[in-house]
Amino acid sequence: MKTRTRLDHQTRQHQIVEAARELIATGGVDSLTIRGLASRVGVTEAAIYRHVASKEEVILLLLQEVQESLFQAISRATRSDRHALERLEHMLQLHVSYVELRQGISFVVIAQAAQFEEPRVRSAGRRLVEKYLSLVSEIITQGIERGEIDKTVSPDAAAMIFFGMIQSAVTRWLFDPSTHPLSENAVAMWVLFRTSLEFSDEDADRHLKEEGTD
Amino acid sequence: MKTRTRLDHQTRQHQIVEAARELIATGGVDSLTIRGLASRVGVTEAAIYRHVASKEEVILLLLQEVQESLFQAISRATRSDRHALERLEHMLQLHVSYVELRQGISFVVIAQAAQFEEPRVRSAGRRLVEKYLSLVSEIITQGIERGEIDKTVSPDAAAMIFFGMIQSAVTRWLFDPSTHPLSENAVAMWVLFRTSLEFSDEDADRHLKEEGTD
DNA sequence: ATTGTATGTTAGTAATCGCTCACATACATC
DNA sequence: GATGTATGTGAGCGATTACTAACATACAAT
Repeated sequence: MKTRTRLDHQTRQHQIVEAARELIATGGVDSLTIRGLASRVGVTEAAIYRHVASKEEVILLLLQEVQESLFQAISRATRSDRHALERLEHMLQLHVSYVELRQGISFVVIAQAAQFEEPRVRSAGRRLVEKYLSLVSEIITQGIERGEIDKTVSPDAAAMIFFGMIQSAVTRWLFDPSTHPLSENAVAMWVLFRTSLEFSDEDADRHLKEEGTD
Repeated sequence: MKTRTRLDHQTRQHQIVEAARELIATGGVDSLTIRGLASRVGVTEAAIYRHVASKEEVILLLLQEVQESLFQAISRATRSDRHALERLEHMLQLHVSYVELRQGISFVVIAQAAQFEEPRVRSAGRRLVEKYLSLVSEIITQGIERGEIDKTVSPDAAAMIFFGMIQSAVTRWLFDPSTHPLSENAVAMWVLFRTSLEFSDEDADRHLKEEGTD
């Protein structure tokens, strides 16, 4: 069956990308080599090239996989119709869980893509970051429209702070996971940051009353 | 003169570290090679090893140099006795200028050190991050003591958000410097973040009155 | 003048890198 | 059974890596 062989090809390719992820997670980007991939998949180096054109393609596929899996992981938080602040908090939790599960691969891959000269790798990394920022920014914009977030908040700036919170937490966590638990640090930052999104007290009172009359 | 030759040695070593910085700045960490260093300094590869024991030492020296120059750059903001929020804002500006001047080398080097397995490189990177966070945290703690910052703020969490703001801005800037100017994004984030450090309105009023009576 | 040290060179090492080629094998289709 | 395609192997390519040994030279101290 052609379909089966085609599927096998995709499976092998997925195995390779998975192996790439594991290699980077355990030994950093420098340990991503064709030899290492072959050894992990259980074939020879030449066989790797049956499913992948070059090492660059492996990196591009990995970036794509990271993007898909990350947005898959946080999608539960975004598509709810709850309060914007709850959605953001949920999103942060899901993102933190994702980072722990995947051992910070997203951070490492993005940092690496940023210093690549190859334009396709660069723009793949750029698109990943921009897409993430747009998602957060959109939630905040919606929150403002619904009167759940202070309207003086710049959605773009808030999204960048949100993204930066994760970068900051992951950086520390990568250096010393035991003393810098991801979720605890993330929660502590969120508790602080959300105060800059909320209404000041008088506005909040006014908003509560408005809600009550609706 | 022994002193002169010793000085020359240090000068050469400094040239090498400078060359390492430039290599990474233009081509990413992968373009940091002994060949590249030799070519940039204007000597042969073997001569590099007269002033440096290994490539690892180059990285360690670079980390050290980044730490020294960064703290040198932001020191003007820290040792002033102005309002804590002003000091933080000034520090952010100085840090941003530093990143622009050094082409984001600190971000790249830290991200790279985080995925090294070599313990000395790892801990050098870790110490750099922790020292920076302590500095910010201390300013905030002082600000709380002086009644300039809301006492419910967690200094550690605030420091991490501060650090994350820079990481976030630099990440975007590395991908596309023209469309994501560092200082503009940093200022936009700061305007938002500082609201979570400030007193709520009533407290601020109360504090102002207290200040007046002092 | 001699000696020692710092600093450079040329030439090379073994290891690893990404990648390719000629060839084998399994298997679906005809 | 013949054919074509997908997928594998072994061997090896040229390039690059970090690093070293043997040797040269400049120069300060004695």
